[in-house]
Amino acid sequence: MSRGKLPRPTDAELAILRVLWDRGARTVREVHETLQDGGGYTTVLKTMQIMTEKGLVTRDESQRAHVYSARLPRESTQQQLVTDLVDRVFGGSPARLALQALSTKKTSPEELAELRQLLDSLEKESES
Amino acid sequence: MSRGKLPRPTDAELAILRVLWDRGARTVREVHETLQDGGGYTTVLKTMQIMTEKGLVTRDESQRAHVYSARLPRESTQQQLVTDLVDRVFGGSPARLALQALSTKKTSPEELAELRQLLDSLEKESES
DNA sequence: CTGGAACTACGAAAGGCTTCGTTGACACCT
DNA sequence: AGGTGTCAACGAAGCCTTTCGTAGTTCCAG
Repeated sequence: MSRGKLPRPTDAELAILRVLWDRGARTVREVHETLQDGGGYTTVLKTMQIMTEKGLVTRDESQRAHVYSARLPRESTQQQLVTDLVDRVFGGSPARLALQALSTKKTSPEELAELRQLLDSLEKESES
Repeated sequence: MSRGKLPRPTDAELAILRVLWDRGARTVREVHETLQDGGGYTTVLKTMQIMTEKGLVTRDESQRAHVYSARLPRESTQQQLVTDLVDRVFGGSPARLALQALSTKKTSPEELAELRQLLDSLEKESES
């Protein structure tokens, strides 16, 4: 069951994954304390147990307080969710999603530059 | 209940909305026939009734076969979902999402040009 | 008028998510 | 040894989503 594709994380699961990504491996108590709105301790615990079953996280049980880690790096999950959204709502066109995303809020000059760079390399590719 | 923010559509609801956006106002039967994998007729009907309660769609009951329309245009819902994803997984940065989206699949030269144009106008704005 | 087709409405079942109370284990302190 | 605090495990409840069977209505053809 550790093989195969991981399910799309739910909202509560995503909140926990964010903590794990931001701070690295953590115990339930630490995650619970970081999440101000994550519900009670046992709620977080239960969710993390389910996430373990699903393979979304792994845990080290060698200590009394089990230490959990995200199984996939943040980028993989972002990729999964983006692909998902593109397929479900943007007719399979990542560019449409990108356009929609950018036309919303303001973006820093640094990010704009980064995007331009990516755009350049993509255009270069398509020329080849 | 028609006021206030609409809930994020579920996957099944999104499939139905796509039909309504693509083809315009439709009866349950028409939606059901368009969706090859949408389950039985009553499944689609039930879902659309729930969507009506939620305000995701409106219906015209003047005919025997009620005619349903998406309440919000496609773009609004795309916007909602993009904002949602940006907040939940991209730390509030639309540009990060855009980068992730573009680095995945290939994008047509036309779309690249469109993106470049948007980028230009965004940079012009930030200069002002 | 009667039967069947096309509909809507209703309700229930199954599964998933979220929440939490309770229990039991373990460790530490006194 | 007894008490306290920390922890995992379990189970159940409540809610939502998805699915579908059934019942009732309306319309039309014969």
